[in-house]
Amino acid sequence: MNLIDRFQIPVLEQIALRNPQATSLGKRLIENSIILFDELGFEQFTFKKLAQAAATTEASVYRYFSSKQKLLLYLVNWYWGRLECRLLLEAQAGDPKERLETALAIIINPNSADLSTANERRLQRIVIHEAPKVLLTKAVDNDHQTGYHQTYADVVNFLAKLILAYQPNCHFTQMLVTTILEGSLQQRFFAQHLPEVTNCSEQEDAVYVFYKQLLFKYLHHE
Amino acid sequence: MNLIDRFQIPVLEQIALRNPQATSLGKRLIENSIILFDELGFEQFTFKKLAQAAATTEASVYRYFSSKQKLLLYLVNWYWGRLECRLLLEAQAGDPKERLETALAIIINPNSADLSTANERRLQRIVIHEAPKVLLTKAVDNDHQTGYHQTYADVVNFLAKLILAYQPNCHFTQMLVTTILEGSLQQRFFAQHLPEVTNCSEQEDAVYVFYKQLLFKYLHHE
DNA sequence: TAATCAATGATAGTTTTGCTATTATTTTTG
DNA sequence: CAAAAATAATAGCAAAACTATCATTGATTA
Repeated sequence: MNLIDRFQIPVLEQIALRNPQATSLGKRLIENSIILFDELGFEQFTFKKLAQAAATTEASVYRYFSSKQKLLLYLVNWYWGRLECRLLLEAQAGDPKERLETALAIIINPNSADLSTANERRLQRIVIHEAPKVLLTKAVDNDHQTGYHQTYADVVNFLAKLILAYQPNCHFTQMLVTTILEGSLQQRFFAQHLPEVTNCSEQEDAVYVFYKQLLFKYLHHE
Repeated sequence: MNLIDRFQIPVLEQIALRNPQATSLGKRLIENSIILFDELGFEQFTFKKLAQAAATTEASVYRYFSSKQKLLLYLVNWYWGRLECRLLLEAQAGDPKERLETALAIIINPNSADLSTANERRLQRIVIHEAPKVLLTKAVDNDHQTGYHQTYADVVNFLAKLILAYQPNCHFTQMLVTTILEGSLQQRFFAQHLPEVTNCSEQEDAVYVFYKQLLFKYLHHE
C-alpha cells in the first residue's frame, strides 16, 4: 500500500446526499459507477443500470446521489482531490525546478507506474471523456458557488504557486496551468479517437515531453 | 457584406437528412436552433421547443435532423467550416510569420470586429459550451469514420502547415495547434464561469496575448 | 388543366429515462 | 429489547426521444 492510499481523499460533502465511503452499499455504488461510467459513457449510464450492477434498487441509489450528474461530479472531485493530495505529498521536496518537474509528471502521468489500480485508470478515462459534461452546464455558476469545482481550482492554484516560485515574473500563470492541465487530458482523447490531430504515435511519452517543453520554454523566455 | 459571406460554407451533407440551407423551413430551423442552443444549453434543448420556436412540428424537425446531437454537430461543423474558409482567404498573404499571426488572430478572436453578427457570436458560445458533448461520445469513432470531424482536423492541419512553414524544425506541431485551439476556447469559458483559474480580468486581450507568447516562445526555442 | 409528387402539418402512440412516493423489511444503535 | 435508521420492493408519473400514419398544400410536369 502506497503512502497516498493511507489518506482519505476529502470530497465535498454537499455533493452526495450521504457519504458513500461510510457504508457498504455506498462503496458498492462508487465501485460500480466507476466501471459503468467508463464502459457505457455518461449518456448510456443510468441509475437503473447502476442499481442492477450494485445489486440494489434505483430508489436506494437516489438516497446517495440526487442525479447522475452529481454522482459524476463526485467522482471527478475525487480525482482532483487525490491529485491534490499527491501534489502536496510528493512535490514539496527539492528546489523550485525539481518541484515543478515532479508536479508536472504527476498531473500528466498520474497512472504511469504499475502502482495504479484498474479503477484509477478507469477514473482518469472518466475525467477525460465525461468531466466536461458536468462542467459545461447551465448550472455551472450555481455549482461553482456551492464549491463543487473548488478542488479543481485548488489544484490549479497549487501549480500556479509552484510556477511562481520558479519564475516570479511569469504572467498569465493560471492560463498556463489550465492550458497544460486540460490540454494533456485532451491529448489522451485525441490520441485514441482523432490521432491525426496529435503526435502521440511518434513517441511513447509524447504528451509529457511536449508539455514539459512548452512549460519551460515559456518560462525561460520571461 | 464581407467577402467571407459570399461563400457557401460547405457542411458535410451526411450530417443532415436533407440540406437545411436549401429550404425556408430548413433555414428557420438553423436560425432558431442557434438561438435555442445558446439560451437553453444542450441538455434543456429539445426538438419540441425548436419546433415551437420555428413554428413547425416535431415530426418536421426530424425530417431534417435525426437527433439533436446531429443538429449540434451540424452547427459545430459550420463553425469550423467558416473558420477554415476565413483562414484560406485571409491567411495566405505575407511571409510565414505574418501568415501565422493572422491565422492566430482569426482563430482566437473570430468575432473581434463589429462585423460579426449576433448569430456568429452565439455560434461561438455554442462551440465553447456544447461542442465537447458531441465529441466526447461513445459514437466518436463511428462519427469520425463517417467524416463528421474532418473539418476540424482540416483546420488543425492547415494551422500545422503554417507553423511548419515558419519553423520547419517544430516537433509536436499538431499537439501545439490543438493545445492553442482548444485552450483558447476553454479560457473563454473559464473567464466567464471560473475566473480564478484564468488571468482574463487582467487585460482585455489576455487570451490572444498569452497564446501568441506561448506559440512564438515555443517556436523560437527550436 | 389535371395528375403527380415531394414537403410539410396534424396527430397519435411507444419506449425509455429521470425521478418521487409508499410500504415493508432489515440492520443498527441506544 | 426497543426505537430509529437504512434499505428493499414496488408502483407510478411526467417528460424526452423518437416513430408512424395520414391529410394537406404547393410546385412540377405530362
